[in-house]
Parts: sequence; C-alpha cells; structure tokens
Amino acid sequence: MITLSEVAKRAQVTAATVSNVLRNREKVHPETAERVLKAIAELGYRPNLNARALKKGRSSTLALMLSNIANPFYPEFVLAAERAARSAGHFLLVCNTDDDAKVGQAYLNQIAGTFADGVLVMNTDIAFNEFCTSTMQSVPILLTMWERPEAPPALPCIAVDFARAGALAAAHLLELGHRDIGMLIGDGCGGLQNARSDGFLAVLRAAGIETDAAAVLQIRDSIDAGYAACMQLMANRPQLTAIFATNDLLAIGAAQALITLRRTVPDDVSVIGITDIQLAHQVHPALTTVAIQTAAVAELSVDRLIRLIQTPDQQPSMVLAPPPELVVRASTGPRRAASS
Amino acid sequence: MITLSEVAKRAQVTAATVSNVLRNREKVHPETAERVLKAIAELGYRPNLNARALKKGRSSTLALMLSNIANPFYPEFVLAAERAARSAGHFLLVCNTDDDAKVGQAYLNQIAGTFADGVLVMNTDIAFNEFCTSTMQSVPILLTMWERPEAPPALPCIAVDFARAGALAAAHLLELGHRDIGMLIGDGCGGLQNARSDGFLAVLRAAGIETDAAAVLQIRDSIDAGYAACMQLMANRPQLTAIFATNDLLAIGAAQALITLRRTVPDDVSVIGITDIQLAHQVHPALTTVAIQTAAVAELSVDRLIRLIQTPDQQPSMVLAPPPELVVRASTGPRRAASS
DNA sequence: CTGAAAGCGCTAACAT
DNA sequence: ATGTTAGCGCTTTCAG
Repeated sequence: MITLSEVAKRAQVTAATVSNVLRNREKVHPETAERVLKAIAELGYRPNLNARALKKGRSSTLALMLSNIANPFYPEFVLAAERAARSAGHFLLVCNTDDDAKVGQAYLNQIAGTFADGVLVMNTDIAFNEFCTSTMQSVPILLTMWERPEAPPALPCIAVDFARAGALAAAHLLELGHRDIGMLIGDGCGGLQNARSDGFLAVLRAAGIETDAAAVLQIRDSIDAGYAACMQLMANRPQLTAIFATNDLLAIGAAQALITLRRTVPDDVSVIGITDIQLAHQVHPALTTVAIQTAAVAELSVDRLIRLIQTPDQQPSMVLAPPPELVVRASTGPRRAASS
Repeated sequence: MITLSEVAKRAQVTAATVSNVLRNREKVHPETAERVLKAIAELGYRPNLNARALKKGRSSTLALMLSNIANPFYPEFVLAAERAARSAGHFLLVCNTDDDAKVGQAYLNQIAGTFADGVLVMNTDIAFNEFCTSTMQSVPILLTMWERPEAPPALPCIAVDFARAGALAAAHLLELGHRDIGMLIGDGCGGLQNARSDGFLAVLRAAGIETDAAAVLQIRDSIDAGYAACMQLMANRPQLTAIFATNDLLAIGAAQALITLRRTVPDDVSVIGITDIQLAHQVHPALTTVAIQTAAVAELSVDRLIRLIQTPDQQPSMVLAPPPELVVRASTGPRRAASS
C-alpha cells in the first residue's frame, strides 16, 4: 500500500503538504502541487479511508438498516438512498436484519459511531426502537417510513402519511361506485399496516359503508399471500367488486388470483394497492395504486440524516414526507351494474 | 465516545489488558477480566472499528459492486451474500454503479484496500474488467456470475454455466414437441446474454431446427421490454408455440403479453426463462425456468473472496458454480397439434 | 508556502 | 498475568 509519506518522499515534500494538496489547493504553490499530483499518479496512491476516518472522527458512511432486501420495495429505496448518499460524498452500508431485532442490535452496536456516522432505520418494531433510543446518544439515528405521523416516536423521523394513502384509495373506489370491498392487510415489518387500513376504513365509514370482518384478511407481505388471501376472500364473498390491499405486493397477488378465477380485472373486480413499486406498472393489467414516492422519501431521509450528523442533538423532530398520490392505471374501473 | 483507555482507567488496568479481554480470555486473570467486562458494560464502550482497521490493515468489510439493485435479481444475491459475509464476521458494502463504469471506477478507487478488504464484482463490461485488473494488485477482486466458463477472464472468478442453462431450456421445449420457438435475448449489464442464447441455439441446431432472425429479438432487461418484444414476436410469427427468454424478467413480460393477446399459457404458447428469481414462482402461471441457484453462487463467491483475502496473489483461477437446473412449473406444456 | 510534531483509538511485540 | 511502547496513515495546529 502506498502511503502519504511515500508520495511525499517522491515529490520532495512532507506528508503535510501532500495532505494539503489533496483538498486545499489554495495554500500550496502551484508548482509544488503539480509535483505532488504527479507523484500521486505515478505511484497510484489512494488515501487510506480508515486512517482518515480515525483522525477526523467521521467515516463518511451512512448505514441503512432494513428488515429484508428481498422485499421489492427496499431495493427501490436503497437505490435512491445510495444515489443521494453518494452525491453528498457518503457511502451507504446496507444492513439486513433478516427480520430479527437481535441482528439489528448487533449491527447497530458494531457500526454506530465508527463505521457509520449516522444510521437510517426503516420499519422496525417497538423493541428495536427503544434500543435505538438508547444508542442515539452516540450516533444520530433517523427513523424513516414512519407510518403514524399522529404519534411521533422518541427519535427523529421521516413520516409518511399512510392513513391518507388509504383514504385516497377508498375515495377512488367509492367514486367508481364500489360498495362491496374486500381488504387485504399486510404485516409491514413490525406490526400490521394499520395506519393504511384505518385511513381506508374511515372514509368508507364516513360514506356509510360498513366493512364486516369476513371481508378483511390480515396476511404476510408477499405476492403469494395476496394470491391465497384473495382466493379465500372471493370464496367467502363472491359479490365483492373491489379489493383494497395495503401494499402493492398483495394487490398484485390478488389481481393474479382474480385472473385465475376468470374474473376480469377491472371489469368484474377492481384492485388497488399502496406504494407504487416498479412492479406495479410492469404487471398486466397495470396496477392502480397510491404512490408514496419512495425515491423522494429516500432522498429526504438521507439529507436529513446528514444534517443531523452535522448538527446533532436537537429535539427528536418529525418531518412529513410529500403526501401520497393516487396513480390510476388499469386495475380499477367503474362497478358494473350486474357483477358476475 | 468511550475509548479503550477510559475503560482501562475505570477497571484499573491498562488499555492492553482491556484489548486482551476483548478477544483472548486465556491470558487474563478471570477476576481482572470480570472487572474489565463490568467497566465496559457500565460505560457502554464500543470499539472503534476504524482504529482497529487501521491498526490491523483489514476492515472486515467486503464490497459488492453491481450495476443496479432495482433489477430483482440483485437483491436476492445481496441477501445471500450479506448473510454469508455476516456469518463470516464481515460487513457487506453494497455499491451501485448505476450502469456507469465511471461510477464503478470511482467506487473501486475509494474503497479498495481501505474500506473494503476485498471486492465482489458482478456482470461488468470489459472496460471495467481491465480497470479491475489494474487495481487487483492492491486488493483482491473476484468476478462473480461470469457467463463464459470457456473464456476465463484475467481475474479470479466464479463462473456459471449459462450456456448449459440455455441448453436445458432448449431440451425441455424440444421434449414437449415445440419446433416454432421465439427467442428474447436480454442485455445483461455489459453485453448481451449470448452465452445463454448460444447454448440454446446449439441444442436446437443439433435437433435440426433452424431459428431464423425474425424470431429473435434483442432487448433491454425488464418485464416491460419482454412484454413489448413478445407482442412484436407474435405479430411477426403467430405460429410460435413457445418462447425462450434469456432471463425471467423477460419471460414474465412475455407471458403477460400472451395473456393480453388471449393466448393461453401454456396451452397455446409455452414460456421459459433463466435464473429462477423469486418472482418466477409468484407469478401466475408460475414460470418454468432454469435455476442458477443464486444463493449458492453468492455464498460461494463470499467464501472464495474471503479465502482470497487471507491468501492472496495466486493465479487468477476460475471456480465453476453448481450447474443450473431445470425447474418445471406451469408456463410450459406440450405443443398442441393445432395451435391457434 | 512548507515542515515538524502530536495524536485519533487500537493492537502486538516485548518487558516485567 | 499485566504493563510499556511503538506505531498503523492521516490531519492539523503551530513554527519557520
């Protein structure tokens, strides 16, 4: 490994001067700088980031903790977060907790304050949140994708108004004339996605529609689960003309179940989800959904975390992400007079 | 931040002893050790990994460079790689190059040898490979998912026999009686997926079947592109009874196009892909595909990279991953006598 | 404008 | 069994 002082020797200066050249051309004589640059190039020198991090007390690395990157939602977030981090001069360390709070704690213990200058935590359960709170003193932690803006956590966070997302979905279905609506509730990654379903149900109730328990299923977060649950729903309640799912994976599974059942989407049954993952528009029929603008949330989160690193220790404050927006595609349509 | 010497002071020993306690209980008196452990707990001490890395010259971090994590194939690889790395005591730094060799080079320049002890590189183009070769001297680099076992690169690599995967797909379709077969070739991430298509075509040719150019489309890697291309294919050649795609994303898009065209899969047209991404079995009809055993390849890659770090500088050697395997699901079936 | 020197927190000889 | 010492490669005053 080539070190600073080897470069210095070759350029006939000291390490300090080389270090200066590396990020402060002001104080160095152009001619000297050129000599140094030449030596750097010739030797193929690359700074040792560990030494730099040790000296400066900052590593220019952000950590992102998520439960399972195999869920298609996360890669989209990661992509955007990584771009944002990179363009701000930071690396992004992706930490999979495998849905295991123990793994999450171990990660946090190891990286917090040394490998990572700050940590972004998504979708955790409460036990883990408490743990975060205790380690927050040594390193900034930002919760992101917080689903309950009305109940801010004890940490800084970026909240998304998922209740509103549910409400938008409900309004859309109501407007299309649907009244018999089935509901699929996913299990997020630390509790059911109840903010979404509550928002949805509130609108229905305001319109005088009661949804009985038989039309509601709580399931794991996956296309498979959505498929199976939709099968069950349609068996229980063949008269349903629409299905609302708390996320797109479930909705996609539901749509496929309907196709298997020879029910046309959306002519026989409409389907709507939440999130707007990439798959949503790639599937046929393309999924109507409520977009929560993942990339924007990711960027906001990274920005805010970096700011937290620079000026830490304020009150735990919550920032609301841009509001969810309805994206109408091909999976929803008007209720037909006589269905199936 | 709590340091070793603060712990030492509280436990009335020196930093060296604390350091010993931290990973070598042999040499230290149990009573002392207990005192140290107590101090560590009370102070909430956590070792500074940068200091450790600087001292030891190793950071216990692996980097994984990939083109775009939004492609569903990558998260599955990442998940497995991260688990393997973690269980071997390493972190995994995921680096998105955004399909841009420049970004890849910048990453490599920064992290190689300091933040990462070794680098896993997937699916790169040749220009980047050359760059890797030059930086390989300072840090072990392992190419993974190499598609051409018959042409080993100048770096250590894990190769997957994709030609064989194509051949298996061809054999399967032939066995089902298909002769009019369309082909969708994706663009990997640095060149077309030709190993796959070559393996496929070789088997067809050996069976006396010529595939003419009109039945072959070269496209970008996505469900959308597969959908559009399949539409075009069926317009050109309505008599096709099967479609082979060089990856599952394309195949899934193709299947959806067929459904849109009111062609039943697999009764009218069979569809087969390569890879066996999670989506393949979640989609309906479930996709027949040739599994390349992503998780196994990821684990193998991590193992081999770690070994390379421990004993570097051998000849660039190639390791062949476990062979691809046909996974028959619902999207392929026998050719019907009279098709559409 | 450049050099000398100290030290970030940790580890690993080598002493005791 | 524990302490002493000397850096790892870099940044950063402070002198010159």
